[in-house]
Order: sequence, then C-alpha cells, then structure tokens
Amino acid sequence: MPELPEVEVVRRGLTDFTTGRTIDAVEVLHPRPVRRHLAGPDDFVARLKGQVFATPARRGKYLWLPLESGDAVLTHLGMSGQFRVQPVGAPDEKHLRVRFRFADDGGEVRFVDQRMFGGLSYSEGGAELPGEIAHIARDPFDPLFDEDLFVAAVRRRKTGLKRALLDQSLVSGVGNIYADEALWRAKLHYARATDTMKPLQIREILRHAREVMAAALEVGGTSFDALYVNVNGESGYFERGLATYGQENSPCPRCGRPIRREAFMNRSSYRCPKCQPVPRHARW
DNA sequence: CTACCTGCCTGTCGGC
DNA sequence: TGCCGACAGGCAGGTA
Repeated sequence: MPELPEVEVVRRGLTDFTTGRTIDAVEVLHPRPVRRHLAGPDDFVARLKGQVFATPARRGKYLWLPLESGDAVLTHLGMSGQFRVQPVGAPDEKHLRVRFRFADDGGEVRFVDQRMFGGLSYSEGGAELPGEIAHIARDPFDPLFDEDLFVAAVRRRKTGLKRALLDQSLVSGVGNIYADEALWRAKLHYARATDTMKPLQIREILRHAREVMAAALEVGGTSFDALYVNVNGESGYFERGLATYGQENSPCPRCGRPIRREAFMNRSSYRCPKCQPVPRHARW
C-alpha cells in the first residue's frame, strides 16, 4: 500500500527511466486508470506522442511526470498501482493497464494496477504543480511545509488525531500504516481530540510521522501485502520495522502487551492498549 | 466553512 | 467443493 515513502521510492526509480526520454507511443489497455482524463483514452495517447519527460516530482502520495512542454502526466498509485520498467517484448503483467514506449532503444515503462483505484491523467500546464492537486497540502518533507500553520489548523479542528493525520488538506503523504506507527511512537490514541492538544504535542506527532516515514524510505518502503514493489519489482523491507500495523496480538515492542486491532473510520487501526490508552478528551 | 459518510475496484481468505 | 461476505483503503464527491 503506497504511502509517501513508497511513492518516493517509485519517483526515484522512475527518474532514471523517464527523464529526457522521448515518448514514441502510449498504449491504454484498460480505460479505467485514465478515467480522470475526461477527454478519453485516445486523447490521452495523442497528446503524449512525441513528448519528452523531465524529472518526476511528488507531493504527498501524488506523483507526476513533468513534460518539457510544461504539461505533465499526473498519477496516483491508489492501493495497488505500480510503475514497472521492463524490456520491450517482456510478457505483459496480468494487470497491465498503460504502456509507455520510447523512441530510443531502452525499455518500456508500464503502469500495472490490480484494483484500479489509481490512475493517470494529462495535466495541462502541470509541470510545476498540477492544478488538479492544488488542494493537497504540502507533505512533511517539503521544505516549504509550514509547521505553525499545521499546528494551528489541527487545533482548530474538532476531530480525532488520526482523522487529522489522514486529512490531505492538513498534511499529505500519511496513510493508514504510517498514521498508526506515528501514533504508537508518540504514545497517543487515534481518537485524541485535536482541539485540546498542546502545540508541542502536535509538533511531536508530526516529528514521529516524519521519522517513521524517513526510516521506511531508507529501506525501500513497506510491502505489506506484495501490492507494493519498486520499478524493478522488488519489495521494501520496512514491514519488519512496523510496531503496530498488521501486528494484532503481537507484543508491543515497548511494553509487551498484545497489540489490538480496532475498527475505526471503516478500516483497521492498530494500537497498544497500555502505551496508547483511550484519552480523557476523545473524538471518534 | 467543517465533519463525516459512501462508492469506487479486485483478489484473497475464512466460514459454512 | 463452492459460495458468500468481509476485508484491504485513498480520495472524490456528496450530505448535513
């Protein structure tokens, strides 16, 4: 499940295989991944022919491939989207959705997506920052991320802490896995009411989110259920670094109590019942 | 404006 | 053995 670290691994991997290369042909094998390109698959293909890629960029979980024309290919991996680099003629992946062929002798770039929550679209003038994602907050690794603004915005919200961490208009890039891991590191419960938190506590949880995502990035990300691999098809190793996510009934690495799985926000949340007790001020 | 819910997708797995 | 529901979950778009 790609969150910020996994998307960054993919961005770095794509850099070597797209930057400066001229697109010869794009093939859309399934229309759904280009559904957000309203002009349709044929228009998507036609616009890209002959264009040259610049260096891939990222904000949060969004990735885009700027073009020298000033436009961009905007992408989101969703739950199961993958970019793969393959030699021309290699067998198609079962869930291959879009293929990029190049004018040189090098390999193809392929977008593979089992569940098709992800997708690609053509962003006019989007090389710097696609207008489609202008509403997405900067992520915690963005040098221009405004921490004071974040603290103030979180405290204004009447909600629970995990909801705030997952809200892409407050901070981007954090998903279910790293939200749970950051909460565990900060010894905070997911339902901690944000409007009663002290500014320093909010800075702390943000610091933990940054640290856990940086640690994951260093080892190639988290490949929890094999739906995430890098552009060469390799898994990341951070699953071993997870303290809570997916660790139901395993001992808390800090206190030994069994990790608990709870339904929250129509998904699973994992926490240590001792390190992260239900707070006095809670919002579910 | 904020807060929160639902639909979108497919493959896997457990229960019966 | 096969069928069915639960589950995985980010985000757009909707409601109140």
